Amino acid sequence: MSPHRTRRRIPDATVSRLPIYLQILTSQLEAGVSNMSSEELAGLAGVNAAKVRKDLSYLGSYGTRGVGYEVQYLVYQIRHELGLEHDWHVVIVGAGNLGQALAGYGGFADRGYPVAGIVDISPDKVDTVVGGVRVRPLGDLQQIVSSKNVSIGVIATPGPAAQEAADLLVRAGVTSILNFAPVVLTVPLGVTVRKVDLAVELQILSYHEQRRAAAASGLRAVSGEGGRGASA
Amino acid sequence: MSPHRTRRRIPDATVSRLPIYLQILTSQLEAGVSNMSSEELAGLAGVNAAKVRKDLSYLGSYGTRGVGYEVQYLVYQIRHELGLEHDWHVVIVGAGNLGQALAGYGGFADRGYPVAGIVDISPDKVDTVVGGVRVRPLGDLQQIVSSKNVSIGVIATPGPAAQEAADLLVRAGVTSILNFAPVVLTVPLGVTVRKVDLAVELQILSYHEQRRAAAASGLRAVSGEGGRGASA
DNA sequence: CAGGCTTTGTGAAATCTTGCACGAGCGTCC
DNA sequence: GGACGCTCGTGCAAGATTTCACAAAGCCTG
Repeated sequence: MSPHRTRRRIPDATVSRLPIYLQILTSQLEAGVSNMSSEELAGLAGVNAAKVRKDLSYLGSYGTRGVGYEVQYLVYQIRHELGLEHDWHVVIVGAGNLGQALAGYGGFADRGYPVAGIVDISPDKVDTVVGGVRVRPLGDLQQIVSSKNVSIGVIATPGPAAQEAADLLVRAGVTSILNFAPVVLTVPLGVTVRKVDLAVELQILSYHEQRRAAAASGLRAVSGEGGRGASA
Repeated sequence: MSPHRTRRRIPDATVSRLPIYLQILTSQLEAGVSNMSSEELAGLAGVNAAKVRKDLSYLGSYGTRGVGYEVQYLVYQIRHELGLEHDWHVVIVGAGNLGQALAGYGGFADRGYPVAGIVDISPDKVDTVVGGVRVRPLGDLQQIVSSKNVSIGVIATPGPAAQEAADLLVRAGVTSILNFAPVVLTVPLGVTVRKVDLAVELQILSYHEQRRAAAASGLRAVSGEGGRGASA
């Protein structure tokens, strides 16, 4: 049995906040902060302090009453929980504008997600080099996944090609997919998909803008904010 | 008074799904489909049919019992509700790897968000051209925002510069921000911020991977999936 | 070592979201 | 024109998430 067996199931909402806490804690650690209260952490994360405490309590009781949390230890615990103790290689499908940016974007490798490979269907793209990685033909996908033990795939193809890309990734053995294409993917049970769609994000913003505009013209403004704005 | 006054307040969860429905409906429309039931739409969106109906009911009663929804009209209504009847110019702050990719990524303008300008603090970047747009100095921000009536700003700076970028955007009059930097922004009330953080997405995926691995080694697998996988 | 101050951890209430179940409306076919 | 079949719209219950509120616990001071 592994040392810390995954405890109770952590709620999805909490899982999606842990990376935020981790990022804040890490930067505070670098700034020399060794201890933080739930209140401080909450302030920086833009959430309620009780929520922070409850979230952290799912990891176990790692705080000290009257004092707060030891930043370093908390970082360790969150990293452990998120499975960040080792790197996760990712493979990118699609070497267009977006794929190239992702491969070239240092943020991937820096944060523990080195690019194991990038593949593209077009012969024009194959063998060009982006972000220090050579683009390889689609057929190499299986081999990349197997040899580097890749479990995360990133889809950066145009929409129409995305489902096919997903099928290939799944067949190659990938069990988590980050999808940038503006389509909803169908995958077998047991495969996790997360979708990032820039247009969706912008549309949500314009909804709020539109609403503000409507409110300004006659209707009294509803001051409570739907988005995630933190007050100054 | 505008023709269709914004009705009741639409729940956040629904707002975040409307763009998905819109995308599906649009593509179905192009494929020649003129009518859809909530069941069909739900299937393509990977959600429950009742949820689709409830979501759509916030827009008003635009379905026909026994028949379904007229795709074209629904597209119109959703676009209206999201404020997509006119383009929203966006301004990008930061012309690094990510900023360039965003500017070059056709997906912006295509979907109704033309890039009004891109600014960068570094003189090296200024006057280079990315995605058909010339990079301009930070000082031009105010003028870009005013002249094109921009209300959405995109932050594509490194983390440490993001808060400053946000302050500048707010001061220039922007009221919605899409933040790609891995930091939590502090903005005045009334400004909406959405954050897109690739590392966060990947970390959520690795949490699931890590959990799968833990489950595989001894514990019986919990087959219910935390992510957003749709069954095949 | 007792008292006071601080901050955690967590029940319980409040709120938001989802899913079910079913009445009501619409079109179609005798 | 009535019966039938389909699908919407929605009240309501179940579930998830957030927030409150407070007892338990640790540290510090005198």
